This record gives sequence, C-alpha cells and structure tokens, in this order.
Amino acid sequence: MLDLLKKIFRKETVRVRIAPSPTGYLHIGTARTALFNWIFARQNKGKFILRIEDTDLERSDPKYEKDIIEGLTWLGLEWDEGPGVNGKYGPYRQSERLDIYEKYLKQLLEENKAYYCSCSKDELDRERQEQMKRGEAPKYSGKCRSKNVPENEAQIIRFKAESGTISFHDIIRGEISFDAKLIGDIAIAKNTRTPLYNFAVVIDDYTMRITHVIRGEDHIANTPKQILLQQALGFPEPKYGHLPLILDPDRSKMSKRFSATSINEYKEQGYLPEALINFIALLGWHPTDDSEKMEISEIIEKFDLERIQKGGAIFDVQKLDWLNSQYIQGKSPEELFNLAGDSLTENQKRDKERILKLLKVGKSRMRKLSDIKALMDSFELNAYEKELLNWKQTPPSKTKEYLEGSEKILSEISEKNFAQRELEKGIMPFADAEGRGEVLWPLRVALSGQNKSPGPFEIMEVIGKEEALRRINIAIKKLES
RNA sequence: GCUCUCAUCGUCUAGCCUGGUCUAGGACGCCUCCCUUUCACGGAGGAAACUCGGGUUCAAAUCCCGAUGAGAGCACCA
Repeated sequence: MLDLLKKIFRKETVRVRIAPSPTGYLHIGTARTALFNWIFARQNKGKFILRIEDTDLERSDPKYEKDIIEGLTWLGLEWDEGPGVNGKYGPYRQSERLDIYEKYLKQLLEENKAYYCSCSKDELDRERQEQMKRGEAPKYSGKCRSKNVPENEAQIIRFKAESGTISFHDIIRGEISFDAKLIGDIAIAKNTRTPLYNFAVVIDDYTMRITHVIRGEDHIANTPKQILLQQALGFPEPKYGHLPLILDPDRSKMSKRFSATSINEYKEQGYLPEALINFIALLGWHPTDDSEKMEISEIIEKFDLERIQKGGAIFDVQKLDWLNSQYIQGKSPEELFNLAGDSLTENQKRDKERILKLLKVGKSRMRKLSDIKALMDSFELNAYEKELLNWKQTPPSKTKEYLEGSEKILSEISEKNFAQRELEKGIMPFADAEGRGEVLWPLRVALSGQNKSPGPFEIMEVIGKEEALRRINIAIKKLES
C-alpha cells in the first residue's frame, strides 16, 4: 500500500547517461547524443550521467578518455555523476565495475540462463558464411547450449535467448518489433571478469537506475538483445529513444573521410562552443517557432524529444559557419581577444591594444576565431601595382594630387585623435568636394595594397598615424616613378 | 543475403497524428537589387521541394497498400 502511494505521488527522477567508449576522440555524433541527453535531464530536473565504457581493454586508451572529458567540458555539458564528480551509483568506469558484472554473470550461469561455449572463432566464421549463402540471417547455432561445457574449456559465455517477438516503444520512432529467433544466443562475456558490451550496458543501466536510454540509431538492433537480458535478470525496462545519425554529404554515417569528426578539431578551427551546440541541436530537431540562433537556456525550454526528426541529417558546415559568425558578432573585442588566446603568438598578445582596435573594426568579417589571422593580414601593406591606385578613369597625376591632399589633412590630425570619427571629419569634406571614389579609393589602396580590404578609416585607426603616413608616402613615390 | 529504420527546396527543416486555410512556410547556401570608395556587414527581393504507382475520399504533402531509393545493424567492438 505504501509502495503504491509512493509510486503515485513521487514522480520518478529522470536519469539519463552518455556512455562513450574511450577508443577514439570525442566524436561529433557522441557529442550530439550527449547534448540531447543533457538537455533532457535539465528539462526534467533529472540527472545526467557520464559512464566510460572501457571494457575493450585493447582498444581503450586513457588519452581518449581525457579528450572526451575535455570536449564535453568545453561544450558545457557538465555531468551530475561520473568520473571526476562521482555519485552514489559509481564507479563510473566499466573497468572498475568488474565485481558487479561477475555477480550477475554467475547468477545467469547458475540459473542456467547462460552457458559456456567452446566453439572456436574459425568454426563460427564458417557457420556464418554458410548461413549467409543459404540466405539466412547469420546467428549462433546454439551448438554448445546443452553441452555443459566446463569453465576451463570455454571460449566465451553465451546467453540463452528466448524466442518470440520482442517489441518496444521508441520515443522517437514508435513501436519497433523484432523476431527473437533471428537473434541467437549472444555472447555476453569472454569470462566472468571480462564482460562484453550488450551485457555490461544492461547491468550498468539497471544498477545506475537509468530511466531513459537516448542513443544513436545504430543501437536499434542491440535493443532487443538488451531487453531479453533485462527480462532474464528481472530488471525493469528503461524507455528508449533512438536518435537519427549525422551524415556526410554522401548520406553515409559521418566519417573522417569527408569532415572533421572530433570536437577538438572544431575547437581548433575557431568555432565557439555555443555555436557548435546550437548547430548540433538543430541537426534533427527544430523548435515549433522558427528560431535558429538560440541560447542554450532557450533550447532547453523549447526542446521536445518527441519532435526529433527520424531521418539522418547531413552535417552542413556552411550553416555552422553562419551560426558561428552570428555568435562572434555578439562578442566584444575584449572577449574575442581572450577566446583567440591560443591562436595568437606571444608577440601578438603583447600587442593587445592594436588587436583590440582591429577586432573592433574587423569582427564583422570573421566567421571563425581563426579568421583573426586573415584579419591581421588584411591590415598589413601588401605589394601592389601602382595602376591599382587610380579610381576608374582618374589619371595618375590627379590621383597623386588627391593623395597629397589627404596626407596634408591627416598630418594635421593629432596622434591621439587618430580614430575613425575624427579621420572622417577631416577627410570627408575633401572627398565630397573632389569625388568620394577619386579620393577614398587611392587612399584605401595606398593603405592596404589590395583591391578588396576594410575601409581607409578603419585601417588608419588600427595602424596609427605614423604608419598611415608612411604608407601614403610610399604610394606617392610610386606614382612619381 | 537477412533484419530494422527512414523518405518535403542543394542542405537543415515547418506542415502530416486531428485530411480542405498549402498557388507547401522558415533558415543556410546561391542569384538580383539597395546601402557603399572596394570587400565584408546590414536591408529588400528571387530561383529552388511534397520519390513513384495504386487505393480511400467531394477533397491527400497529410490516411492505407505496393514499388523504388537511402541508411544502419547482423562480432569473442562499443
């Protein structure tokens, strides 16, 4: 009675997890799965758990775990339980949970729901090939099922899969069902101290009290296996939601062949974490209104797991770039300078004042933080042909006069007042009198050496009076020669 | 091969559940124009899609069936 009341009155706390395996750098797909889980937890005032799935000792590497942790932290997807923060259902690394797996493994073995199998790998490969040839679904034959293979002769531990139909409700896709006959007795552990994926997941999700399993579509086929295991162990079934995959332009699962797949690469290329988060959230999901640029709090508020797209989404870098530039426009020069820290040399960092000026006048040209390099270049004087100095049909002699006129005006402006507004105040009356193109074009070319560049006033504010006059004199000399 | 899943502009998507208001909406990209000394930013506009075939219905992007296409999974990886 009391239990029943508790059930009615206390809503179960949502507990979700991201379970990456440290066999590679933090992948964009993993990051999105993490994001959706994180949002779902925040939205429901639940817990977001990080679990490191390092059962494959050969392929796992601590350096990848480090990368995953750094990547998630950079993205701002902090976890409530997991490595570094702990929690009451730990440890959160599978390699540290061997005793737990062993306990359940022994239970299954004792209850005769699992058995030792002595089949060799070659044997199994051969069987599989023959089955494929006959047009059957490849699965284990169940040869050792009733052979009572002793532990010391065992190659692997298998689970006795029951037959029948297994169906589950997927939050995103609706009812999905499988014929258990096609599954066969799955391998759950190499030995009692070495569990395999499908088994470890079931044990962990249960012992960590996971309520919702939100993961990639590539796990749909694993779900019936895990449900079978849960049933044999008497565990409750969590709710499932399978996210569509992130695709490359050829519509295949995203891979290194086409694009950067690790989060770190995006960081290094100069993307802002909030832009990447925003973009990734929009891959397969959309709010009911048409918001595109959204702060994370807004995303949490509007997010709806059931409204997630079913088909895979192609990763479109151009849209990421656009979003990134939107976020960059919202930053102050000071913030951008601090964010760009890593991509600046020590000398440049000491030149902070100048770079701040440059960011102020030039950030509208930036799409990524790394564009700051190109931005700095665009304020350098590039080598140019003297013909470039002439605006349309203006003869060189006139151009020279205009430059000299500008130089005279500029030399009368004090070093201190050498900023856009004052410069415009000085030059524009002259330009309006003689023709804007005639005066401003040669001035801009003299300052940049380029046919496309920021405006003359912007450049002069950044480079300062002395350098500006030097460049103008170079142009005048060129025209004399 | 077998199993599962999916299908609206080039791309991300709205609409589909609860058929008519859809001559299918938004965003990125692209094109044109405006602003402007050039470029970028910004502003205005434009081209651009319901995979196909049946059915149900007065009416289908929306419901049903089939075909086609695409993807994922079929490990002693996770």
